[in-house]
Amino acid sequence: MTPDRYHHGDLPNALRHAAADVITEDGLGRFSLREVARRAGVSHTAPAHHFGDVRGLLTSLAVEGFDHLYDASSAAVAGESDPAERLATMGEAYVAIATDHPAHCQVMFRTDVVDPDDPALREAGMRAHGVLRDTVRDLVEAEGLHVDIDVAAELCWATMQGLVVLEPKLALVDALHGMESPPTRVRVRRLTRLMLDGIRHADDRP
Amino acid sequence: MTPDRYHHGDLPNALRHAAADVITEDGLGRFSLREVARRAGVSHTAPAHHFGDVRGLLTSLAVEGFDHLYDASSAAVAGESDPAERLATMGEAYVAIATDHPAHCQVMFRTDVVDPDDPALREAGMRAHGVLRDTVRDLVEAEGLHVDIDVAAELCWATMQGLVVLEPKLALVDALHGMESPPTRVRVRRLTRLMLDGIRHADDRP
DNA sequence: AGATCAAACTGGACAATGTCAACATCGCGC
DNA sequence: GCGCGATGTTGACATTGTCCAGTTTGATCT
Repeated sequence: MTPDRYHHGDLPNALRHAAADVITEDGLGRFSLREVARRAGVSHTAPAHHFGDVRGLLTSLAVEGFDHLYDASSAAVAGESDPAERLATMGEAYVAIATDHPAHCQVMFRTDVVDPDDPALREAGMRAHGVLRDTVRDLVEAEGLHVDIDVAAELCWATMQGLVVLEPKLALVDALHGMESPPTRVRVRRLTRLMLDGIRHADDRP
Repeated sequence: MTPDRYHHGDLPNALRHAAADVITEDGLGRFSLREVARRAGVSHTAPAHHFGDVRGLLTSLAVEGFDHLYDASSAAVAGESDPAERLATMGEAYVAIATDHPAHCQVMFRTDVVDPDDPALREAGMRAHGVLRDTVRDLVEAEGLHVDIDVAAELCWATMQGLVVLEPKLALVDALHGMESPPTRVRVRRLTRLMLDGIRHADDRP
């Protein structure tokens, strides 16, 4: 890519990309702004001109992550017509995002390394959440259920997010129980099924 | 507590305590080993003699967190006889732990700042998980359900963990929708109800 | 076209951090 | 008593994030 010019051309993107690589390889704990700059081939102060400080860069990365999530969710929904199946595919997409873009996902839900008041971040998050909410609403209306849409969406989101966070622990538990861990896709399917059963039977309680 | 002696007496605990304070106040992103040592009133290299490096200290904190979780879960279970109610109370305890000991919880599930192979950490984690698994098993047996116990436990754990992680985002979503956020306890109850419905109706599928 | 000027980037400085090595002090067992 | 390991300290070093003053670049205006 157009080597050693003084002006990089698209440094912000290059920096985000490098940052994601660093986080993926070394973890957020060992994250270093200078290392990012080094990988992008610029001086150690160049990032400041685009993102202010390290928090700015990570916030920008989080925004990109929510955009990815929005795109993946939308695509998943578009590919299915049955509302329940839509929800399941969205769940798979959610977890796929987490494994395909681990760095973004680590940042997206870490309020301490990000500026939670950033307007772009808020907006990107809301857009992504909107897809989930709409899908849940479609399901509830199509099947005539009597659940609060927001509560049901909360369940879906929390479960998938929990699955993402707990994956390593779950694998460990399986290992120590002498069982081999199923692929993540299977976990998603199993949990989605249970969740759906819960959402569907929420109205007929004792 | 017994001021300025050369030997502190119980420095490991003091360091863990200070570390938890630092994380709670400044977040894991701004965590500093030297600041911890400063608060404990010892030199900046004292922690190394007990924990090796910063990762060792945080790992120790994670172990303590899982012990707290085990204690709280056990207490919650002991106070209830109905299996379903046990599960609900455990959920509340789980989230309460997260709000009462935020620093511990941040560390417990961050594989990058902790040594995941630490035997003490593994064992503490398994002990805590055992309480959940037992409770779910009791429920399944008492009500004669046909769910895989591990899958059901996975759902419970993932949902509660997701709730903990997403709390800030959920509050934000509520705010931007013009609704006021319910207390966390209410969230826990709502989700537990839905989960329970799912677990109970898992067998009768189309 | 040539001058101008803000945006993009560099390099050096500074305080703060994690870890290492060498040294000091306590207290327990012989 | 007295040694010796566990516990703490001081000093050093490379690395980090951010500030500041300068350089280079390319677009805009006349």
